[in-house]
Amino acid sequence: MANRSVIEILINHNLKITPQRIAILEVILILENHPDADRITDYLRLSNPNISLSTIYKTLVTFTKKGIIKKVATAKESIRYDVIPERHHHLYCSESDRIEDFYDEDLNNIIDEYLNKKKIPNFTVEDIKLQITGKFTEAKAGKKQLKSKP
Amino acid sequence: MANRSVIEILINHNLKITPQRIAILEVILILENHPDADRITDYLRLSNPNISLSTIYKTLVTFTKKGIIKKVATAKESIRYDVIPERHHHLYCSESDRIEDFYDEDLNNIIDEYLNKKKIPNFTVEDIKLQITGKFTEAKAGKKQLKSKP
DNA sequence: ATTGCTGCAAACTCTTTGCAAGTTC
DNA sequence: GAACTTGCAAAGAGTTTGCAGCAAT
Repeated sequence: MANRSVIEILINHNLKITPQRIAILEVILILENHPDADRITDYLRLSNPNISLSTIYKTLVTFTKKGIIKKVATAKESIRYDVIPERHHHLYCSESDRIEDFYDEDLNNIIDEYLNKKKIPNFTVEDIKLQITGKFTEAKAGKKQLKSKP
Repeated sequence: MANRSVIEILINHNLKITPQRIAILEVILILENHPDADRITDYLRLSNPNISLSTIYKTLVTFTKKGIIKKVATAKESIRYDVIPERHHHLYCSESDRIEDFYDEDLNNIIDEYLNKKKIPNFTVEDIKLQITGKFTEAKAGKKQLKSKP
């Protein structure tokens, strides 16, 4: 996972290629454990001592707006960032016995983040599936999918 | 869940009873959605306009140290607090077909927190179960069950 | 050449701390 | 009365912004 073409990513998101952006994105890809701005800065400055803190913050904002990275939750520390994954799991409805795919990258990130940080003793995690039980509140018999409101 | 005796909680944790602590703890119990210090302050000042911000922060620190409340994760906002719950769900092992109870209040908090904040469209959540698939790395044939409980 | 990026400094937000005055047991 | 708690003001950490100069297309 570590080295897809960083430049390609930048190009695909219509961002100008600058040494700072390349360096920052590389570091985020290398530091897989959801680094915060501080960790990114430290690592970055090993190879790139003159980069500015505000450039790093601005770049993180830019990457976030472009959808390259995403803020993820953290209990005690500062806001962290991670490369956006492409994954999904399932949503289960008990009333109608219906199962729907449930895409929620934020939730994935939060759970991953958590389980990366706090390992389960004597257990190697291979996959994680969240089963959310509840009731659909939309029209259920028809084909039509109305946006029903809260 | 809203009004167990706040004073009793304070006494049980060897804290002196002050109007500020009572008010703060009541507000945390009322605001179930993991309020942050800011939200606590706003709500608090409706009834208690003169309470100091630093008192609120100090009190939150005190409550956290005493185990009355706990910091929970948040994606974009500041640190939030919640009353510590007593709940669990299940851990599933696919290799041995073994299922174990999996206690993890932090994880509960994180998922609750998330789903409280971002509702699922047209769906009312009733229960949430996390199924973690993987392999046990402990001795596998034995009867022994390690408790991964705090 | 144009548009966008970097970096400095300063501002802002959230949280923590020192200390004097006040409160609880 | 002793010990703890409150609240002010000020400091700290993390993040954001304005702007002038610079770099990428």
